[in-house]
Amino acid sequence: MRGGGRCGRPPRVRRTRIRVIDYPIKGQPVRIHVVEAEADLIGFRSFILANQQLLAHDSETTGLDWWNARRGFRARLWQFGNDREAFVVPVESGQAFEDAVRWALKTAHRLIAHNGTYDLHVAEACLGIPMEELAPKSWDTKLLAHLVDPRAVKESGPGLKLEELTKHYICEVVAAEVKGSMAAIAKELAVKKDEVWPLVPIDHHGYLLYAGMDPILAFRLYMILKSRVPVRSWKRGLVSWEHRLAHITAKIERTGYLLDREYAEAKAAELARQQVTWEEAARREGVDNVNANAQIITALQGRGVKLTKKTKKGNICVDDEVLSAVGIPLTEAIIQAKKAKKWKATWFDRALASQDAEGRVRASINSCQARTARMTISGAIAAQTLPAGDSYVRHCFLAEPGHVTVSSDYGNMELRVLAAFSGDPTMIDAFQRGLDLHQITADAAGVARKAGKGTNFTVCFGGGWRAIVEQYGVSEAEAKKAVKAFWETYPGVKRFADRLQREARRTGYIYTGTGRRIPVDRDRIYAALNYFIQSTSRDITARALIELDRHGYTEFVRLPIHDELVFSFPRERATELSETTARIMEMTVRGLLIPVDAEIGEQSWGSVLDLEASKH
DNA sequence: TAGAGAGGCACC
DNA sequence: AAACGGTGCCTCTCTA
Repeated sequence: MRGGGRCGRPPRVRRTRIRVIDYPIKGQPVRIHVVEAEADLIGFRSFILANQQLLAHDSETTGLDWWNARRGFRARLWQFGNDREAFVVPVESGQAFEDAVRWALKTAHRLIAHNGTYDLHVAEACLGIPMEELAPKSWDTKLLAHLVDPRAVKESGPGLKLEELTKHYICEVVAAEVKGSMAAIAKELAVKKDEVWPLVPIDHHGYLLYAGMDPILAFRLYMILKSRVPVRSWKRGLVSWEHRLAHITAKIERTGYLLDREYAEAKAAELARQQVTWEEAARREGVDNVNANAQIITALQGRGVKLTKKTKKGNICVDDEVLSAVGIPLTEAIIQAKKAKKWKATWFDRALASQDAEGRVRASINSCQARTARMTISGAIAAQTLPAGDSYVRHCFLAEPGHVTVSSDYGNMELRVLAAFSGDPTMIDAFQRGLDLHQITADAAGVARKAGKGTNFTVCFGGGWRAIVEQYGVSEAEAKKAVKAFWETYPGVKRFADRLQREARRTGYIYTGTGRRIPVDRDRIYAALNYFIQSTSRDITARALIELDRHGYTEFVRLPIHDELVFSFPRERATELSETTARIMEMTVRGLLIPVDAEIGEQSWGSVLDLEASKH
């Protein structure tokens, strides 16, 4: 017993020095200060004050489900740093640490974080700091990285994750070691990597190193990336625009979407029954596992079925098309069993598993993800891939009691963007007079409307006659005629596509109207036109979100899905609000309107489709 | 046992 | 001259 502390007070541990972890980046040492006792906060506060102009930060949490703050989710560490020094604060260890972090976040004039919207969710859920307070002063290195180069690692780009960017822009060794440190801890604790976050001891060296390096790396990335963001992106205001958008989609995430649990459970059970029935049928026909292609191939070849279609890698293909064509009880059983299993797992089980205490589920909205900056929506609601044809899945999602779902989508967005930016008079005229563009293309080629429609879309995708044959089931001759006619009928589009390809070939990039630079691969120059169309369309939807936010309508937005926004409006104001918001969403591009049509449904998202279907 | 690759399928 | 663009998720299989 030291200090004679037997007088009702805990023994005083006198610390003269804060714990530090030194680590080299390319031979240059950086220092991580580990706050363990309240006395260590003195040094922390001095550091924050000395660096308040610009501070990088990050949080370590028990998981990724920030919406479950009342169900066990919590922040464990919060880290702040500059390019060579960081402080790690154990927020889970007591009020004093939490208060210090709250003060630091409020005191900083500028905050840098990688994928910072996540930390804003955590700051709000765990520290009670409204997202709106921190968002305006936050820089996100993920957004900057996207503006510099949006390509994923598998596309030979730098990637967008902190570890990938560290490897590409800072140091390969550091990236590997920092990433490896958490994997090593998982191994040490004998748990899966995803399970390590709530379990790792708060004073674990590897954990503290991992945590402390994050703000240092984010700070360095910020310094590197901001000078590499294209001048045009700065000039057009794209950088701050993307940050505003990210905060709006974070607000949409925060709102979440009400899940009809009863319905979802009923459908999951229904699909489970179907799955069992069809799997049994497949088993009777000799296939134990309907997802094992090797088994399917053996079974079919054993029955003398010739399988000729090949996969991309040259293996035997047994996809839906092949199985349907075979058309025997076995293939029918496989198709149905696979479908029931996949639908149950992907849509219903996933949504049910992530419902929170208020009955809501949250999509994870990545506001700026694809090469073209298209958003991606993943997690509990894979909104972009919900079956479009029927309302089976969409009935899961409900407007609030007393509200109705409204779906507002842009009409012919991509083709109108093409018409407007190419300036092609025939195409613009067709849209302005409400003519049938698909029929115009078809008539010019002397082919069926289906071939004309297929050609219009496929050309936007950078495709040729083969793709039209594949996807629209028209003859080779018709497809070839239609493609030829397309370029002759819309010479403005031809000039526009050629100009983009020249730019791409010369510089490796194209620029869009918002000042975004998109890399185009040398061996896929033809993709330039599609990149322009897709990215510009994305920016029009993004602009709509920003304008709606400016007018105070974000609280009604449930999801953005490419060319569509889903709203929940109070029933008695639905007509008025859907009209107002549709007019805000609409945009006139170079004299051509991109129109918006609002469909008012009942309470569920699915009801919008049902009402629409009953009209026709 | 995790991760990666591949196949397949849901969409705009 | 022609060239199908962009995603996420589930499952199986092989490898380290």
